[in-house]
Amino acid sequence: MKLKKSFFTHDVVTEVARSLIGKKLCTQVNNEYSAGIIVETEAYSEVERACHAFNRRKTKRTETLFMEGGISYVYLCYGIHKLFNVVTNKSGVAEAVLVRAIEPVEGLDIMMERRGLATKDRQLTSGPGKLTQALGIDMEHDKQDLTQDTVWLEKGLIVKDDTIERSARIGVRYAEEDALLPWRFSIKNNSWVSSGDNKYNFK
DNA sequence: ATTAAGATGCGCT
DNA sequence: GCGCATCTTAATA
Repeated sequence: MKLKKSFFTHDVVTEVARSLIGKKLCTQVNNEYSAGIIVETEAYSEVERACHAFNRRKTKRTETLFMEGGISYVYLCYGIHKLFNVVTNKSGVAEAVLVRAIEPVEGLDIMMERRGLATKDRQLTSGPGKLTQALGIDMEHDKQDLTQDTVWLEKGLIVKDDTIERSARIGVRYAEEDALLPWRFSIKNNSWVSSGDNKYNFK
């Protein structure tokens, strides 16, 4: 059962990031279905420096973030990787949740094919650039309505608070003091969570 | 017009 | 653990 619009328009982005843990992210691309359980997310908001739309900065790229919650924000990172975000809050407020890792549950074969891998280990989806490749998410999926049937979210599993870990976000050292915000959510001891390589976090 | 840097991943050591 | 690929975006001139 797909998540409704009201799930996404909630006005506290960290709460949506928490709620997305355990939800199922599904795609139907080129007639191939694949899906995974979200195990790691990060919240981003116009009020802090790690966000592309910090200080309400409006550009061609960030216009997606200012739209009403319930659509995707896909952008190219380091010229190579496509990162998938869920836009939240009402129109005019730039906030989103980055999906950093999933645990594959359906369409494992097509995921392996898209990733060019011969194994079903954590290499498949344990990182923000990996899961988009595995699910077939591309730039053309920017601004997509997540309540429709190309990229969408489903109910998934209940994940208790005491099994969720909060930590600083990955790769945002340029954000100065905002790099310290505990806006990263992940399932404790889940092997599909990204490596947690914090080398660029505090410096 | 030019340029610096980035919400990463991979391969090599 | 380290270096690099790769290219768009946005700031500066």
